[in-house]
Amino acid sequence: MAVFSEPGEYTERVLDVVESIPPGRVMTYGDVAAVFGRPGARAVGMVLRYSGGTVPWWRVIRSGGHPPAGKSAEALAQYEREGTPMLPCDSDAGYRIDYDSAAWLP
DNA sequence: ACCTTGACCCTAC
DNA sequence: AGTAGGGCCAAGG
Repeated sequence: MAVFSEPGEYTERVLDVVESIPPGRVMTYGDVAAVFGRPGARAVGMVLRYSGGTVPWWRVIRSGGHPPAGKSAEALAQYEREGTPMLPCDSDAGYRIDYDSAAWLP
């Protein structure tokens, strides 16, 4: 189990990007990783899981505008609090983020 | 150096 | 639209 104790350079890069995301904006794991030129969407998710209490992880979502796995309810509360553009009136997944307007590229 | 795990992504059925 | 499989990277043990 990859349980972190000492973050590496990769972790610092991810945290820097996530913290730089303004309120009301969201980025996909792949885009965040692409910012520092280190593909690895999975690795990005691990970093957020590690520092998920020190960075706005809810502003980082999966491709297509789907919220993080297992944290969809927690993220939903943040989106409404931050005023993140999203599409209500959804039925299957409960809600969907309006990535078309909330997408933020640094 | 090798194998396992993880809040992913893409393509195919 | 939902499910299944493979591939991507990083860090732990």
